[in-house]
Amino acid sequence: MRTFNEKVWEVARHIPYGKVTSYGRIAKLIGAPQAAREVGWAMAALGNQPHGDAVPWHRVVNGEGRISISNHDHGADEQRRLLMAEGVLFDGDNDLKISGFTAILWSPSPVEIQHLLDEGAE
DNA sequence: CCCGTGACGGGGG
DNA sequence: CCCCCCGCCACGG
Repeated sequence: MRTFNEKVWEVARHIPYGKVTSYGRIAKLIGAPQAAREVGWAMAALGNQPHGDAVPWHRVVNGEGRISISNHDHGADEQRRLLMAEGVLFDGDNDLKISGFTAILWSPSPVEIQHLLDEGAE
């Protein structure tokens, strides 16, 4: 629990099934409110991580509740598929905007986050 | 060292 | 709904 990326992954690892959050919200949770873009970079770097599959990257979307990953390699479709499998609904069949986004937002208590970052639970 | 590039976000038009 | 601009910051050329 030290580097920026490790903090991002540790927090993201705890997003509950069926819930979602945004890059910006994670940035704020780890005390780097201006680093939303870097959170996205951290998610992209998961592929090269040993236990990267333990992090539910698909539950992280942009602040408007819209999938913002590029779809040139069907990444967006994959994220949409994974979310729908958890009961997350979208505005339309071919839409990347989650319907009822604010209602399924993950809102961890500050205490919980503090604990995660301090203890570095694994 | 400068510069382009984003899985971002907020503000305006 | 769309588009643009700007601040942000790590990475790669």
